[in-house]
Formats: sequence, structure tokens, C-alpha cells
Amino acid sequence: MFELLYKKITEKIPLSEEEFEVCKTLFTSKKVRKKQFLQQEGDVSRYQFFVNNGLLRSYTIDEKGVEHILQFALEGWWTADLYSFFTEEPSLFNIEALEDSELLLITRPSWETLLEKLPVLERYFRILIQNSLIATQRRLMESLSETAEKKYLKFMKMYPESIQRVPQHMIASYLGITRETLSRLRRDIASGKSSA
Amino acid sequence: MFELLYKKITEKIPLSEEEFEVCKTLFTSKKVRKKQFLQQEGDVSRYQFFVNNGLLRSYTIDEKGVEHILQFALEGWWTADLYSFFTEEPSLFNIEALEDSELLLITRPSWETLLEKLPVLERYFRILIQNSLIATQRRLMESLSETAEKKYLKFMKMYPESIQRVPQHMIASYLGITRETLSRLRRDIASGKSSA
DNA sequence: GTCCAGGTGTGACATAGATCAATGCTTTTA
DNA sequence: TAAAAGCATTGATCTATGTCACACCTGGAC
Repeated sequence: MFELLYKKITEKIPLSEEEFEVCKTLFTSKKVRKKQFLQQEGDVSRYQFFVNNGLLRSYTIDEKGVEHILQFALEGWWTADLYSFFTEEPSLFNIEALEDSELLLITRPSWETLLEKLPVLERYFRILIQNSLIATQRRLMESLSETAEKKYLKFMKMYPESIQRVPQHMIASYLGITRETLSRLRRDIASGKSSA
Repeated sequence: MFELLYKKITEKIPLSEEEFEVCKTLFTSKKVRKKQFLQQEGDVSRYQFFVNNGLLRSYTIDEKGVEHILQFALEGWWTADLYSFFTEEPSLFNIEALEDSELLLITRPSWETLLEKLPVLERYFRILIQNSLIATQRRLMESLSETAEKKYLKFMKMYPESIQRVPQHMIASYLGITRETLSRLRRDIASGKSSA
């Protein structure tokens, strides 16, 4: 149940098994089925989610009804709406299981307790968030400077596993293009007509 | 020299003046003139910068020679290329003063020392980076879903001070549009022809 | 087995924003 | 105080990508 989380934490910081026992008391586990929602737009975000196995996505819906995917979360990843989780303002994001998944959940009060009891985890979370910031900044710069095709090729390189497990129209939504455009540029890449 | 930094830190976490003395020994200060570079693409990023006063920008240049601005940094803000700073890989970013500025600089070794001596700062940096991540995620979602005009109007609301101090073509570059498009949409907004 | 929802592909057309080119400010610099 | 550099604006035109509409395929639900 907690092996993956322990592994992930100790990849970044040293933590004894005894210390880790505290974690076990503060998380709850949850199984969800494909298509199940963990959080919906308008709710206050009550949990941070750690994915033991399965696959989640978080996304917003704009005024025109178009979905925009912020993040896919695979095994070993965290996901949450940090803004809503910390401010208790209603969330703009939906979080949905794309596959049957097993998750670890932590509430805000438990999270505070966790950091009080194991202040060394401040460092773990700092590193985690820092890597997430670096990746998001890169994605932002690419979304401003690259063509649709280059963004797709980079995505394929960066997340080959997601390409297999996620429907194309969601990858399009993650990249900020329409499914039609993605379909066409895939055809061009396959036929060698593209710049790739 | 250090008042603003002390103020900013104690806004987020408690820190006595005695503890803060450690900081004073680990930062160096630097004055730069408008247009001066603090870091150039290809360099390994040696410092994190805290802006005491003045204004910096960090940006990349794509293959076509177009600039894309990642961040403006006003008084009280931090800026750095975190990826290069931590991995010692060459940076993709240029950091340049847009006004004469006074900065505090910290090197990687000093930063490590700082966190060893004052582990409570892990929390400060975690909160800082977390807020930066939340803002960057929002900017990314907006860049994928909003029109040029809406992005500009939101920018005006969010950073009215930057609008005054930064040339328009740089705001355009931050928003991911051309200076011509920004000029035109400003005209439309002013004349009331826009949706605003 | 049949039906239907979810997913993908593709053609015809529309459009937001980019590109190119020229003009006239204003500010810096020498 | 003149020249140069930086900046904003505007018109004409181009283009990558979006929009709309429809066809086809597949796998699970019944």
C-alpha cells in the first residue's frame, strides 16, 4: 500500500522506516473506477492525491465548453489543485480517473500534522514542487514558441507511456490544439510529409 | 540593504533577527544598470537573484530569433533559472535589467549552507515556489484558452505596475503575441470596439 | 448478435493572429 | 543639437489552426 510512496520520498530525502510510520496514519486510501471524479469544478479541494496505480487527469472547462488538461498523473505522481487546497477557495479544476486507480489521499489538516511531525518533509515537498515548476515553465515557453507539430513530437519523447494510455483527443487538449489538428499532423508525420 | 528580504521572509514564516544574521553573511549585493545582463543563454546559472529595487526580466530566444519572456521581477521578487541553478546544465534563459537595479545574490553553495543552518527556510522556499507554480499553471491554462485580448486585460488587472514600467512589446512577448497585435487590440479596447 | 458511445479521420471553409513593410514619435548618446 | 536607437502604430496580405459536418470503426452493454 505505502511502498511506492516510501520509495518516492526516499528518492529525494533520507527518511527512516520508523519516521515513515507517521505517514501511514495520516493518509487514507481509495480505489476509484475509470471515469469516476475525485473532485469537481466549484468544490473546495479537500485532498492531495498520490497515485499508487492507475491514471488521473486534472482539467478545466472554459466558457465555450472546451476542456483544457493541466496534468496527467501516473503511478508515483502527485496531483491536486494546490490553490484551492491551501486557500479553501472553490476549485477551477476537475480531477477524473482515466483508468481504475488506487490512490492515497491526504487532507489539509493531516498534511499540516505531517509537516509538524516530520519537518524534513518540507524539503521533500519543496523539491517536488520545484520540479513541477520547472516542468510547467518549460511547457509554458514551448506553448508560446513551438508549432503544434513540435509540441506533439516533444510530448511523445517526454511521455511515451502517456501516449499509449491516453486517448488522442486528450493529448490534443493537453497540448492546446484541437483533435482534428492533432489527427492531421499525425498523418503528416506518419507519411513523412512533415518536417520531422 | 537586507530590510526588504527580511520583511518578505517574515511575511511567510517566523524568523528572529538573530537567525536572519546568517542570511546577511551568505548573500552578496550587486548594482546593475539598465540593459545589463545578469546571465546569458548558455551559461550555467550561478545565482538566485532577489530584487531590492529595480526590475529584471528573464527570457529565451527561439530558433527564429523571437524572444519569449518567462518572468518580470519587481522589488521583493526572486528570479533565477532554477533548472540550471540546481543541475548546473547550461541555461536557456537570459536575465537582463530593465531598469537600474539593486540585487541580492546567492550562490548554490551558499544556498545549501543557508538551508543547513536555517532549515526553517525550506518552508519559506516551499511556499514561494508553490505560489509561483500556482501562478504559472494559471498562466499556462490562460495561454491555452483565452484570446489575445482577454490575456492582455487579465495582465493589466494582475500587474498594473508592470504595465507602467515595461515597454509594450515586452508585454506582448510575455503574453505570447506580436507587438503589432497588441497595438491593434489596445486601439480596439480604447475605442470601445472591443468586447471589454 | 445488435446497438450505441467513444474515439479517430478527413474535407471545405473561416478566422485570429502573424508577417512584412513603411511612417513618425521619443529618448539616448555622442 | 544631430544622429541613432528604441518604440508604437497602421495597412495589406498570408497562414496555421480552428470550426463544422459527416463517415467509419471498435468494444462493451444489453
